[in-house]
Amino acid sequence: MAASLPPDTKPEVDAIVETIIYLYTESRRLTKGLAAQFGLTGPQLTVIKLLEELGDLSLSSLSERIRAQNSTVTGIIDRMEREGLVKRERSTTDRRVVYIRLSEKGQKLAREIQVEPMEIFRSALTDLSQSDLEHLLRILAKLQKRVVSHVEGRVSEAMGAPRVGEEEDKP
Amino acid sequence: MAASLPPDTKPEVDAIVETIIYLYTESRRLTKGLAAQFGLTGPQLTVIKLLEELGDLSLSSLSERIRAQNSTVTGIIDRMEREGLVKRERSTTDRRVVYIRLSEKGQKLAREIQVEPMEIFRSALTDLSQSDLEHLLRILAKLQKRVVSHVEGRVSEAMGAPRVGEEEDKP
DNA sequence: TCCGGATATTTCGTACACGAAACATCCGTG
DNA sequence: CACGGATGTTTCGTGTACGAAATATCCGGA
Repeated sequence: MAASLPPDTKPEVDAIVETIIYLYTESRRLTKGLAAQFGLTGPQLTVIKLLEELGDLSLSSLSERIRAQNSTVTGIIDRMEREGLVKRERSTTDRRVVYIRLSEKGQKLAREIQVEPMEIFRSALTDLSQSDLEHLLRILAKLQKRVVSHVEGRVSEAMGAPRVGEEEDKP
Repeated sequence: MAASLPPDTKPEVDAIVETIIYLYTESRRLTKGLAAQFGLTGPQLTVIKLLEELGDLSLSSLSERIRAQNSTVTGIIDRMEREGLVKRERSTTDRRVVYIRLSEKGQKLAREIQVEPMEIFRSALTDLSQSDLEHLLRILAKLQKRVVSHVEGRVSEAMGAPRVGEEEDKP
């Protein structure tokens, strides 16, 4: 069972967790609001800008990009297709894969919306000093590494296949 | 309309956004996995630990705590009540409010689960050096302040009530 | 006291979001 | 060629998540 972590948490830790949650949820909220001005939802805006930038994508690569399950993206594309924003095109070389392509309407909308998803987040970040940026990235990377190794530990444990030599991150 | 941000984004910015998204989604995923071991969902686990810590809460204060809309929490509580984890109790002093109370079963479960939500996140954070912690918090706070003022600007703009002296964030 | 605005909760409709199972297709090996 | 495992997509069931409207109750004046 997961070790019980005594609640002697440093105040900074709570504040940091709070802040990260705030930043993340606020970015999503803002993207959503922006999208709504064009009759879109948040994920739909993300998909449109992604397709505009990268061209046609298979459903799986789309799900990878937006970090969602295939089944989730199927639904998003269903609704976008219903609205005439995208079209599904079966690949001729591999008839399992489906390419998602912007329709005329979708392309027009994409050009109209001059904003990246997570834009506010990004623009706030670019205002930081270079040294702050680098410092922030360094610390976050350290944090991520810790979480990743924690996760991998859990996974292998759950699978009964303890892997060795997986790079421990000792400070 | 939102200013069009040219895509000359610094590489650090992308990496930071990526990392924060990773940390947030991973924490949620882990909470969810942990909850599943006890037949709960992520939000349900959060609610149970919250009620254990704070005692009975009205539905609104519960929604504030977990940063969700009342209508969302209504659904969560509906399902938890169906499972016999919590009970609804109408307040006698103000008959509009409903208090949510852990049942016997809910209390037992809460004691059984020795982990805070977002625990992995927190434990990774507590491993950072104190100076890293402080630095991280300082930078994130700066970031949050920028986003907050941006949001407030948007809101007043949308409401046709342009407020002045609200700190414009021009680079 | 009576009423209109404020506050607390629920209902309703829509859109994610996920995992498991179904389904179709591909591909390597015998 | 056949077939069994791998891969890509969809279907299905459940659980958030939100905003707008409905409902119930409270409260401060006229």
